[in-house]
Order: sequence, then structure tokens, then C-alpha cells
Amino acid sequence: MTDGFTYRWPRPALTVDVALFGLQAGQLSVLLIRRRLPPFEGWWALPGGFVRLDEGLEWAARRELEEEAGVRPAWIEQIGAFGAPGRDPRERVVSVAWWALLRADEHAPVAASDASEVRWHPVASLPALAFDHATMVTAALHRLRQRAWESAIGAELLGEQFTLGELQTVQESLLGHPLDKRNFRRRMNESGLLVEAGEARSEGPGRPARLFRLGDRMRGAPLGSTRENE
Amino acid sequence: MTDGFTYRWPRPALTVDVALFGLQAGQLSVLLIRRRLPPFEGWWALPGGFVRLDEGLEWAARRELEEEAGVRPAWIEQIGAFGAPGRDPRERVVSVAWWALLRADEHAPVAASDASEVRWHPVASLPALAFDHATMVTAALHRLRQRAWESAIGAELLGEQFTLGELQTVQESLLGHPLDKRNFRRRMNESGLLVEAGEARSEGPGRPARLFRLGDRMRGAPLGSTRENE
DNA sequence: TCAAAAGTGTTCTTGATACACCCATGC
DNA sequence: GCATGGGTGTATCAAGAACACTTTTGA
Repeated sequence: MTDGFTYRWPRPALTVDVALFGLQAGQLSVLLIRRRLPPFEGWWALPGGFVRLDEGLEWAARRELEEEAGVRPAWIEQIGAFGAPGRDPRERVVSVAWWALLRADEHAPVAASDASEVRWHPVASLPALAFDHATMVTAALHRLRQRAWESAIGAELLGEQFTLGELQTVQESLLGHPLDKRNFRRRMNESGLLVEAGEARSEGPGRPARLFRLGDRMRGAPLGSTRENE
Repeated sequence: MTDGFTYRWPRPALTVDVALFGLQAGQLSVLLIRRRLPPFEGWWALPGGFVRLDEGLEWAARRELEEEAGVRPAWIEQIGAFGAPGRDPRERVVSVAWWALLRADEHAPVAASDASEVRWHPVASLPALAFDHATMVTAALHRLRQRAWESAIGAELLGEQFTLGELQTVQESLLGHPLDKRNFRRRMNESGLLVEAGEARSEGPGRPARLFRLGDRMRGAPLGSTRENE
């Protein structure tokens, strides 16, 4: 620390960036905005922007999501700070990266603010990204898969009630590989994360499936989330 | 993003703080400095300070360790960004926290810069800490134990060569609980992290122990370290 | 009656844990 | 010869992975 009071030297700028994941036609996708301004004008980038003086980091991330894409995920989790000098060609900018999940169909993203376009892009075929956002996406994806494995977080992408088949399909999309049906169902039953909800549902051909919803243990945040950081 | 060029609004200050762990008389300890200046004058705190415009986050953390305590750990790993408004009573300060390990005996820490005193404190009995540094220590400790479990990181606290008994003792100190000797040795052998090095060593009573050193797979950073951030 | 999805158990492998005795050396 | 730390093997348990058939419904 320096003078014991206010620090007046030039300081790095501070931003937040969010890797927001969702499913589009069963494909795990990230929400990207097309930048309307330099640097990287016209490039795809994660939604994000400068942190205001009076707002928490998580709030800043949520505000940017709302402003640039018009979406409000239920929770977000921090990935870490990215601050290599030169990651922003204008000046020194340190960015705190976050990730979140959203039902892609529920809130249609709307381009606004500094974004000329907003779109879901399958993670399997991302365009070149501005700044070091590709690195952030990789890190976020890693975390997403960890969480998906340990806590059936895919349920966040379904309605209030869902069948085990639906949940399995979503989890497979998140994890990027197929799961064994019997093992999956056993794990779900034994985990205690789900509770049976209402009647069996039958739509289309085939035997009607029982419905489940998330139990209280898994509301609002990924299980295992440390919440250590602001 | 905002104007496409330089951003001139008031911005949060950015600091780094480091939880540096070591062993003191077999006790897992954190290096703390006593603050010479307000706020929290006279309180114990993690070494840390403001990030300069042209330096990477990791560099800043290393520089502060050097300036305030005169120590240079081999590697450091990021924990995350802490940025709740109000965590610093002066003004808005966002801090990126790091952790590291150091042979406590090798480099005697030296008070300097803003620190009026520097000391190792056993994590089992920490004093009240300035800012939100207690939260950072908790998070760092969590990460340390994860890494210790998955990769015998305790070897960093020993010399170039060491015996399995020494390594086990150190790992137990880091993890905070005893390990089974036979299981520990089997895991080490099967892990491939260690290579046998030189002759058996005999000092004091008892059968001489074989010496090992870290294999190439575990040089310079904790295994499983993501290196995703700066 | 057939197409389609739901539902259900067992075996095997792997990694973690628990546990007790003999070995080589210095004093 | 004894105190001290080094060194070794086996049985148990839990979690994950592999694997195939019957049930219920709509069309």
C-alpha cells in the first residue's frame, strides 16, 4: 500500500467479461456480441465492459449482460482475473472473467449498447475472438464441465419440471459426451438433488416419463461453487 | 466497452495480495506483514499492493513479495479477484489474490516498504486480518490442500533431494492430517512424480533412507495448475 | 402390432482406506 | 542389544464404467 489514503497514480482499467452458455438445437453454445467499436471492431467477443466505481464485480458482470444482450442468468460464477499487459491494445486493462448458464430459448438476446449483433455460437466452431476471450472461453468451459459433472447443473436449462431423459440429454450436451442411461439414473437417484414432482408426462409416442424438479439443495447456484470471491 | 479508445472515467484501484505458505517448526504458516500505515494501521495483513500500469498481475504479486518481505517463491497461482465495494475503507479497491509455497527457513523474510514487521503465523491461530484477507487465506488454503492432495507439492518445501519419510511429514503438515505410510509410499511410487536420486542417506539413528527428487513432470508449478489466467 | 421412449440390476475395475511386522543402522 | 526410522503386502470398500432386456404408451 502506498500513502495510507487515496492512491493517485495511473491505474489499470478494470473490466468484466462473461462467458454465457446455453443450448441451441442441442449444441452447447456461447453468447457472443459483435463489437461495434474499435479495438477489434466487427470481431466477436464476450459481453463485458468496465466496472463502475460503486458496483461489485458480480453486479458489473450482470449489468453488462443485461445492457449488451438483454439477459439475466440466475447465477454467475467467477473464473479469475486476466491481466497480461497488451491483452487490450489501447491501454492496460485487467478483466475479471465469469461464466453462467441460460436457457437460450427463454430470453432472446437483443443487441444493444456497444454490440451491433448478438448471437449464440456453438462452442465446437467458434470464430476468432477479440482480446484473450478465447482463453476465457476455454477456462469457462472447463469449469462448466466440472460443475456439470458434479452437480447436474443442466437442470438449469430445463423448465421447472423435467424428465430424466431430458436431463440426461442436456447433461450430455454440456459435457460433450454421451452418458450411460442406467448409470446416470442411478446417480441422479442417489444424489438426492432431484425430487419427484407431479404426474408422469406423456407426449409423443412412448411410455410417459415421470417428472422431477430440483430439490432445495440445488437452487440458485452450482453445487460446489466456492463463493469465495465477491 | 465504451468509446473505442481510452477510457477516462474514474476507475477502481487494482491490487494484488499473496498468501504465502511455509512450514515453521512443522506448522503450516502464512507470511503476514504488520501494516505501517492506515487503513488497518498496526494490523496484520497479506503482503500485497497496487498493480503498476505496465506489469502483469503475476509480476505485481511477485514484486510485492520481494519488496515487502524479501522473498521469491518459485511459482505462484491465482485464486481469484475480490472486489466487494467497501472491502477497502478508503476507496474502491479490487484485489487479485494469489497463493504460493516457500521454504520458510531458506529465505528469512525481511520487513521493508510498508511493512513494519514480517512474520510467519501458524494458520491454526491467525490474528484478525486487515481488509478481507481472512477470506483470501481461507480460499488459498483450500486450493493449497487440493493441490497437495493431487500432486505432492510439499516437495517444494524440501531440498533438491529428500526421503519419502520427509516428504510424507511435509504433506501431512500441508494437508492438516496424518497419512498412512504404506498407502502414501504406494501412491508416490505409482504416480511417477518422483525419481530415485543418488545414494541412501543415513543421519541419526535408523536405517538409511533412499533419496528421491522431483521428476520433470512436477517442476516449477503445481500439477493441475490451469495457468488459465495471466 | 409396431415404433418409441421409459425403466431396471449385475459385474468388473479402479482407487482409497485400514492395518502389523521385519530391516538396517547408530549408539 | 536396543532404539529409531525405513521399508513392505493384503483385504475391504466405494464409485465409476460396461452392458441388454422388459414395460408402457400412441399411432
